[in-house]
Amino acid sequence: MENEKEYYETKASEDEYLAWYKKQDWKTYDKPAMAVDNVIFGFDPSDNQLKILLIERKTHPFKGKFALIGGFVEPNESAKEAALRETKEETGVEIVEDNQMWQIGAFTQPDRDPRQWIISIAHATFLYPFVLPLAGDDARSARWFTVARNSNGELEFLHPEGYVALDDLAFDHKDIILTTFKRIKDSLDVTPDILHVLGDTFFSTDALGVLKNFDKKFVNYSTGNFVKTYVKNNPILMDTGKFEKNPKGAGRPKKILSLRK
Amino acid sequence: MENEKEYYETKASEDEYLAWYKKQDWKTYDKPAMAVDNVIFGFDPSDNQLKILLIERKTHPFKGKFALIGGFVEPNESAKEAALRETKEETGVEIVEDNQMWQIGAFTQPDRDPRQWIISIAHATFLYPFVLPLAGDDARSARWFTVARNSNGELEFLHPEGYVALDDLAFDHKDIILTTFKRIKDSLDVTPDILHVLGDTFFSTDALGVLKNFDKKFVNYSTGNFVKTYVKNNPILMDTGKFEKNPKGAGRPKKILSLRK
DNA sequence: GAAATAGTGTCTTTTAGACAATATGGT
DNA sequence: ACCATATTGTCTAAAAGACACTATTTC
Repeated sequence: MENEKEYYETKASEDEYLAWYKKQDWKTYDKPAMAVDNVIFGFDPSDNQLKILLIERKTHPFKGKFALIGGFVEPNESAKEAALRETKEETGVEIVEDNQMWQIGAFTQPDRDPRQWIISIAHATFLYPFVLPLAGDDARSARWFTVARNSNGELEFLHPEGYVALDDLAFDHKDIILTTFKRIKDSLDVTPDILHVLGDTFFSTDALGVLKNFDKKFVNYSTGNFVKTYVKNNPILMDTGKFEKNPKGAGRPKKILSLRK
Repeated sequence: MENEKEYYETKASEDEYLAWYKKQDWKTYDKPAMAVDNVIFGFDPSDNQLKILLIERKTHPFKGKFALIGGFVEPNESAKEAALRETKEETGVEIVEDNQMWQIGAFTQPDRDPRQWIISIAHATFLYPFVLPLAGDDARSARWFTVARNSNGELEFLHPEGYVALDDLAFDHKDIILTTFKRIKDSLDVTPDILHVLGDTFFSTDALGVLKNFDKKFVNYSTGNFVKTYVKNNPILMDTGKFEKNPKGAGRPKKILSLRK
């Protein structure tokens, strides 16, 4: 039988090998379940704030904690397809541009889910347009939280009735979110795809406001220098040359920027 | 029975819930096998060239093609632990510093392996010290290839007897390698961990030589300006202030740099 | 017309990068 | 002595950032 294996692996054609392979009764190794988790960002035009979508868990495990949008990957589906599907299910929005969703990485600590071996492929989604999440069942209803930082500079997520700290998150979602924020921060000068939450065109001030959530170097920028330095040098940002009067009321008309396709 | 589920999910303690969960006979979904693939970089002091470790496949599938170092993730093991284990098996080197190995991401196209559903968590390893790969079996013997680019700027991997092009790679390893190079390139100004292939301390000229493989902006640097601009601004690079005479023979002594811990 | 907002202009300081000069060791 | 190699120094042009000024809109 060793001869048979060697024959198919080395002498037969690849098609013959594959036909033979699939007939064999291989010892099955333990396998993990594969899930996706999705850090979905949005920009709320009603208060000009960057938001993140979380659900409060009503059941064990991690009852009462907050979690990212997630779900299992189905066979014949890539992780990104699963994340796109879950995003559509939760928000109704179909993500069209490739760079509106990044894969952040695989989170594979064997004990990350207390129930069983489940790995998660984390994604970040820069949602547009901004929509209210679709109503889910009792155990699962998503809400938008404002991205903010406490006095120690730690991330927290605000809601009219309170706030969610990183330690209020289920599973390893603190880890996923921190990794996501670091990844976005580190690529801000190369690919600030987070700005997709603003849509195709947007105001310079809103762009600066979004970026401030990821790197404090933007806190120091005056709006004028922001456009002169960051926008001018950024490979995917563009000044359209157009203006729109401030929809919020007073003020000089704002510059309209866009992302290069 | 629905009442029982609801009871344990919402009213029982988390420990009670988990004990109950593990007794249940859940419908088992299809699960993928989880593998790791590892883009292992090294720096050969005998020719001062950046190298990558590849194996030539002697069996189907992808017989005759070249592949990355890979293997399956075992239960109770994270993907990174599996990648560290495979690296040790293949080279004998135990990677000690956390940032000498990056996770690049999960490659999850369902048909990426023609045999069965196997996802791969790709890693990049910046190996040091440089060692010859350990002898494997017939089907698996790894060799170092010099990282180079052809006249079109496309990556290729050289060996005294020939070269390997990206299209000579098995599975989706072309994809993995391209993603790895892009990731290294994009983070060169923030975390040039690729320089770990040079060890704890190294010459400025070797650093520049390694970086040239990832971004052509380094081709234009004179060695003088390289230290004055790149090294000075880089958050993890340091000028030790020491010098060593050129071990290759002629020339003014070289500056010794190091990576900040 | 005062307050709010944000774009524009100007000036100063810093930085990048080109290039020349210098230091070191080999042949 | 001369060549190869790499650092150091210098100069110039460009860029960053501070800050004052101006334009637009609301109240």
